[in-house]
Amino acid sequence: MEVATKQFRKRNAILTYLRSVTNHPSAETVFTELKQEIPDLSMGTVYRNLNLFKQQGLAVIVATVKGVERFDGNTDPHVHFICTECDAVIDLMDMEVPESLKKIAQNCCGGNVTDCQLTFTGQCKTCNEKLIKGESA
Amino acid sequence: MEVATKQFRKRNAILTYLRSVTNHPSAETVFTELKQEIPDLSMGTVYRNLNLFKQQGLAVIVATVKGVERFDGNTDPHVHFICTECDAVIDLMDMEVPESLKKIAQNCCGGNVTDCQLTFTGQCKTCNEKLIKGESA
DNA sequence: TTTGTAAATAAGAATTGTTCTCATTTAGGA
DNA sequence: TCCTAAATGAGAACAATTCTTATTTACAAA
Repeated sequence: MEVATKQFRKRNAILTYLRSVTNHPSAETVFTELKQEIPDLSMGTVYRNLNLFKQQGLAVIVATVKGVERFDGNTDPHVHFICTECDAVIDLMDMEVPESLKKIAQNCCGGNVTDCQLTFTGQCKTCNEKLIKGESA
Repeated sequence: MEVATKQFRKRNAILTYLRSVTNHPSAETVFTELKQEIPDLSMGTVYRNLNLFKQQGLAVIVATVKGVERFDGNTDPHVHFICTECDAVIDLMDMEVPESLKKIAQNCCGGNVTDCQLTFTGQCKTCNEKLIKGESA
């Protein structure tokens, strides 16, 4: 079984890490975090495996924030919120794009709609409070 | 008035171009197209002004397709479709993200939601037909 | 007219996120 | 022990974007 072999130790570590977090890390973040437990990890391996996971449907790019791709090991389609201040990418659970919209999209486009992504932008709770405090000061 | 002065000729040309097309061009595309009528245009000017428009709310980045930012001079929020084959970014008119969803997002996130973006992905009409033809051949 | 100043620009260097290359390591089978 | 294929580290290569600097431009004041 793949999981047990030493051969895939790094690959598995990357996938496990990706699945253990909900902050939609960049490749850089994945690297920095895992580097602590796997000192001889290289960026090449992180990118190589993230792209592999993408191909295999084990991971998706949920957003590109200020030029940096952000990955998610949760491939169930779900809605995201991106904070323009701190660049946090946050899951908005219990929200779905209505099937009716998807059907309209299919009709509009005339081709083949396979995916959809709904993303809200603004300031997260923490950043919003900081901004308000800054204004009133 | 800004529009009439020679000083802003290039800036205006970029904004006018952006508003005249619906294909959500990259900076590169804007440059290549305008270069024909403005031979001494430089990429720096295109990027500089596109970023300025962004700040001023005259343009938005609607997507990052294969690492390339795509701009839109139509800042009314609207829905897009991205073709994974030809990288076309197409407007889906007459579709809107329901207010109810926006309200839920606002509640979920607890911060300040300012924008939202709904994007469908798949194969456009043309590419889909090519693919079907290719399969059956 | 001349001069001064601030904004806009061209050209290309610098930066940065990502991909590619290649030599090395590893696992596992013959 | 030898062989092969996959995984990897290191760093080069690449491409999109930003930055720097010297130049040009418009325009107002002297």
